[in-house]
Amino acid sequence: MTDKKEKILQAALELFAEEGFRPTSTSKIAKKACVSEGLIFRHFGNKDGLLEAIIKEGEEQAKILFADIVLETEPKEVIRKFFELTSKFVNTKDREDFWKLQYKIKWEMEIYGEHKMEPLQLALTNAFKKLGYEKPELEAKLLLINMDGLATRFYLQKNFDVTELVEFMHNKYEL
Amino acid sequence: MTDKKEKILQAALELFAEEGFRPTSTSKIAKKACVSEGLIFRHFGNKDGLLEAIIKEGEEQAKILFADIVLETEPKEVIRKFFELTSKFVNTKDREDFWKLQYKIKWEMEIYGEHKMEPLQLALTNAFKKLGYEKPELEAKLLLINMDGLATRFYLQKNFDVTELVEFMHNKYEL
DNA sequence: TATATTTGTAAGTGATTACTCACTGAATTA
DNA sequence: TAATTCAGTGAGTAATCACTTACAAATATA
Repeated sequence: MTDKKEKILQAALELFAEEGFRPTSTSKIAKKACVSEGLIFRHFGNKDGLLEAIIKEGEEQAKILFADIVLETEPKEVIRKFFELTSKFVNTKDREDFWKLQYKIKWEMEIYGEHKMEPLQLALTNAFKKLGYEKPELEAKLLLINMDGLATRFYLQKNFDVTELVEFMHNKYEL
Repeated sequence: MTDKKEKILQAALELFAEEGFRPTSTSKIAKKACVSEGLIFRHFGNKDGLLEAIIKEGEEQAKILFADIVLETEPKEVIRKFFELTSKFVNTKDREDFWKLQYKIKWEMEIYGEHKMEPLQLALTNAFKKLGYEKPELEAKLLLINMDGLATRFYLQKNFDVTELVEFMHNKYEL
């Protein structure tokens, strides 16, 4: 991975997250990355290839984030860690851009990519089962849906307080 | 409102909801509506004007949908009607397109338009207060966030069963 | 009926789009 | 050292973008 290739990825991530995929032109990316426009196509073939590369890179990060939850065996800890993750959308500008991009892409391309969330959902289902909940699978689904809702607000509504609501949600489960 | 003007609005609504605002070209809209491209600009000034007109028209519909909930005084009925509304996203192709467009636009333009939901949130807060909930405002916020999450799934995930989850959520409130 | 306004069109406009191509200069390999 | 690959550029390409303009037909008004 050369220096300029990395700069392209970084610039594209930021621009895609800000303005969306299709509205971001390759010339703008090149300008931001301080490279010639042609280099983008040399490295990634076409604009779609660039997007793919970004998503692939970010998925590695996601797997690492999820691993901590999925490998946890104590059910209450699984749920606690899930809420911890939810409020960690925010952590670094880089990660924030990536997750924002994920949702932007979802709405722009209309694909949900549910398989990515499957291990997380299974871990939650299992945790709720262990805790004796009546409908553990639906409980897990509901939590993931909550996360989608929180993300919607966090990224789109100014001055939205995530922590307040995550805490409130967390307290609803007597742990 | 002439016949052709209405056809433009209808075609634009469908295309914007399908492909998003910026990616939908005015020429494509004209083709779908079977009018000349120039007519779009005659009636709506520019592309933004067309979007505004669509949103304005849809907001009238939304107000009517919300009114039934906001005017309800029985707290349990308020919550029941809210869940009823949530599962009614789906009703007609027209309405579905409009709500889908709302979310698409939100993500594309990055504005949440929270004021539109304010009367709904107030009605829910009031209902939870009457029912003796400890934190009625947060309860109301959570419900609205749930709705955002449900919408995300409903519009983006194939074969997603809304009713199942709405029912499950509804049952969590002992009404 | 004569005039003015509205509704509509076809053929443009310059700017921007994703992408290509011919070409360097540097590094790697034989 | 000679040949080949790799990273990078800058000036192109046709197509498409939102939008304009000049003009005709229909409609409303006097």
